[in-house]
Amino acid sequence: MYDKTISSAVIKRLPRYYRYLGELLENDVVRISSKELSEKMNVTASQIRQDLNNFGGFGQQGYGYNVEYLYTEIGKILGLDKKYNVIIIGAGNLGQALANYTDFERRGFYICGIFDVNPRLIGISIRGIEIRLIDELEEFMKTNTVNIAALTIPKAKAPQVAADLVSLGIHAIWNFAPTDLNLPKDVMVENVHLAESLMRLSYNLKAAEESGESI
Amino acid sequence: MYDKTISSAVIKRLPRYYRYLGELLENDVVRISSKELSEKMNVTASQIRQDLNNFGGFGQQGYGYNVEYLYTEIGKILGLDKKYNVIIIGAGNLGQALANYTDFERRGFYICGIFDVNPRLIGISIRGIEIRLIDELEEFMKTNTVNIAALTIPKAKAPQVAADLVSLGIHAIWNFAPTDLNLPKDVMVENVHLAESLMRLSYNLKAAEESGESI
DNA sequence: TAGATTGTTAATCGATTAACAATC
DNA sequence: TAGATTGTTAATCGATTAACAATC
Repeated sequence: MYDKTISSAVIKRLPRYYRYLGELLENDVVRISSKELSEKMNVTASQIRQDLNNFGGFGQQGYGYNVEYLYTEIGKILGLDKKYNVIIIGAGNLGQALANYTDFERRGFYICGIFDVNPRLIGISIRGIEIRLIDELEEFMKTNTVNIAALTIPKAKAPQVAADLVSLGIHAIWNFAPTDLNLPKDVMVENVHLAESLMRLSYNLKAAEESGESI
Repeated sequence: MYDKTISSAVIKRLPRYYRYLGELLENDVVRISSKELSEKMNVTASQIRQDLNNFGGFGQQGYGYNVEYLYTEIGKILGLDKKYNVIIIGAGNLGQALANYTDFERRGFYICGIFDVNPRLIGISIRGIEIRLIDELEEFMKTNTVNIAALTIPKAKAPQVAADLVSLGIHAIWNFAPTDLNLPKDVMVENVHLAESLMRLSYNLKAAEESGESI
């Protein structure tokens, strides 16, 4: 099947469409036009139509979009019609917080393993999932299907652990370590760099204060 | 002082420059050219020079950039030469994980308060910071300087709590709740939408699998 | 000085917005 | 049918890359 590559600008917006449509669905809204949605979301109607038409024609002239249908279709585009087994590497505060976050399951992401180097954490269970020693990872990967690995370990260890995961067959890494991972191009990496996010906030806070002063 | 507005594309890249320069500094690298840096970071040298020149000329022809100087200057641009007092609203797993994350202090972000609605959490201390009942927030805000509020509460409560924070004088919100906050434009909001990040990963995983099949 | 590399202008590329014919 | 709204092409805008004169 031929897929023209979709720009990452479009991909970044898809989950937000999905969220708004989910809320409309909860509120029993049956149909919505690109114009109405654009007003709710603070984007242009043109952009919504352009974005959607990268994937097909989901609307109907004169009517708009059926909310439930569009929600389902965007879900499929995002791969949310599948189940994913997720392991968490690093059972520190953040790793445990992710493991405790039940909302991911609603979207099809199931935590099936948590690993750490610290022997003291071994045996502790989070929502029924026992923390295992990292040494058991290889054996675990052989006997379980794992689709995604969340990396919540210190920066210094991240590149090596990521490379190990790839050699064990992982193709998707959700990286919380504050470093870039250079992996083969068939391995997808999604970064969550909290420190960088906080720096953008402080930049904007500072910039807003300065522009406020000058006027 | 007149500041032309810097595009958000540039702002997004600044923390990454800062990170790479910090690493160079740790490795005692004294100078670097835009070309060398571009190779390390996988961006064009042109983009680096364009980005930096939004803020001033930090380099020297024929020499390149002094690593320590550029690191410091980007830090200033990002507002990292200041100290920020941060409160965390929501002492669940994620809120506690943020409170435990000591690395933020290194950049000047100090957690000074943690609040929750759950009375059972009251009195628990995280790194010496006691969790307080949300009812105490107003009084706390009157007697303390707070620059940033991290919002780690459920989606349903986020808009109201955010509005309350703004009325108490907060101008910067680090929003982890999976919802958009519509606040006055002098209030800066930086979103961290983990579920959306995970959806982008599953999109890319799926897209990579499909393109792999077709070839 | 000669070589290197910046700062900056110009060219290109891609993404967003506008417009409108198609059509439900 | 008439009105509404899509899907899609064309126009605009902004961001990225290339080129090069300035200069250390």
